[in-house]
Amino acid sequence: MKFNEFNLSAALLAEIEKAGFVEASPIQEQTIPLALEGKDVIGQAQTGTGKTAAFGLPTLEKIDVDNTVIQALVIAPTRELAVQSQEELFRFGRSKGVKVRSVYGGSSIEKQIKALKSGAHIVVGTPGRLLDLIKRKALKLDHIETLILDEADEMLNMGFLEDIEAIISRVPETRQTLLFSATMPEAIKRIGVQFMKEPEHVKIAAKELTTDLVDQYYIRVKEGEKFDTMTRLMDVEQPELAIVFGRTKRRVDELIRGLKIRGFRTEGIHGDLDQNKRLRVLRDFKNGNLDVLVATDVAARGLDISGVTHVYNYDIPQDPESYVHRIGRTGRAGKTGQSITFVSPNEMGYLQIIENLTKKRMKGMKPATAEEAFQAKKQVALKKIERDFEDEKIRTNFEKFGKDARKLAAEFTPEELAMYILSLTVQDPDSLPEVEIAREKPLPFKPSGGGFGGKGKGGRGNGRRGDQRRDRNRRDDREGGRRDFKRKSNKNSRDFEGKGNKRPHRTSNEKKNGFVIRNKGDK
DNA sequence: AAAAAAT
Repeated sequence: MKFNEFNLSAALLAEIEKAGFVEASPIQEQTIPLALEGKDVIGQAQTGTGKTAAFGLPTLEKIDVDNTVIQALVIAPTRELAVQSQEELFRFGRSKGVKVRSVYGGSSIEKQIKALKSGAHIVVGTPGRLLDLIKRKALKLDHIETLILDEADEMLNMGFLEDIEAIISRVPETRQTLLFSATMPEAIKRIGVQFMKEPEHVKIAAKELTTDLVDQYYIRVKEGEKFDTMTRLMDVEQPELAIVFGRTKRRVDELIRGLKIRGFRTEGIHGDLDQNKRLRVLRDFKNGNLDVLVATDVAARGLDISGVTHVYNYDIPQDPESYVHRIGRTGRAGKTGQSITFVSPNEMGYLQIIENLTKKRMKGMKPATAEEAFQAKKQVALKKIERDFEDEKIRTNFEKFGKDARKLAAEFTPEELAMYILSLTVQDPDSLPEVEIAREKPLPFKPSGGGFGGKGKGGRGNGRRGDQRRDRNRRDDREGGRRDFKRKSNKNSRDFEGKGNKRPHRTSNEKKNGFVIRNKGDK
């Protein structure tokens, strides 16, 4: 079904078209007509299926812009999600002139109060700040006609039930209520019974929790080797946009530091960072000013960042649900993605638990060697330099290195210049700066039970399947994971995890990079 | 045992 087949006004359709939306997603197709009729709807669908538009468009349709009172309220679990929904609602409602404000903790409440006073039709907020504003009488809910609970299961997990009940009790009962949730635990059903009127339950068959658009891999690696393993892989795969998930806030800080040392453009998001920083980082990541976003599970759910090609689970998520959400940050909007989960030997039971939930096997991936990573980086640098030559940017690059560009350009051929720059920009694996990542407490041992494999039969952690695993780790399993820089010969293919992959020691810079810089006259 | 969310 197409968007223009819905009974939506021209102003909204214009913005939908501008955004390039044509075909409605299943959840949109089912929810929008019901919501437009004024029915209460419980929408159950996995993230990334277009839930915001599903509740947003009917809500925007109903707004009377000439009446500057708050007519719709959206409650969201995290601050970033609140901002994201606000932006999307604003975008679609722009031509119509709908004012959408977001309110959340961690940033100036006065500013938010001022913004509300300057007029709002729709308010999107996180529970704590909404309640705060209500208590201060800065948020009037008595003209609310549509109430939306986004990611309801997540809000309940976070212990927001009481807050949500308190907020709902301030909203007129004549309202329409829309509730969205990826799962339908009892507590959510109770909310449906308690706070909604004969809700229509729209369930998008979540046969699969994860999409086949995401290639799921795991790498078995010792804790102490995780960081190098990951950065090597990143060097080899050259992700356009990657998210690295860590288990704790401290861990995220460590990873940011380490990745910066290794030359990645990276920043992070977690709950201890101030909110402006969090939003700035997210914006920079969306704009492409950062290549790698490091985050705790605060960023696991719902964030819609287009173009994320890789999700690295530096730490295996302890909550299997969280795995599903994390890897859902890629493989969005029809694009493919890849996820790599690093698993230490004593965590293999968790891998099993996750696979039991997703009903999918992760493919084993062989770690890249330092040499492969180095070669890959070299290729990339070379390409960049070739491009720079074409763009005549090479001169500026030289100046950055404090060289007399004109003089050098006169002395060297373009190819030689490229190689020279290469030796300055690509670091030999032997000379990579050491990075120490502080150890985290190991995850609590998860016993088998409740139908989960744990370390029991079928688990991959018990070593019985070692030979099979080795097979699975062979190159065929890695298709798509690597680009053109696959090793050329097979003779070392069993070297991973073992000795024998040490590069021979080299001394001079030129030799290290496999290039020798010569003057034009030489031969 | 961790993270998120009001100050």
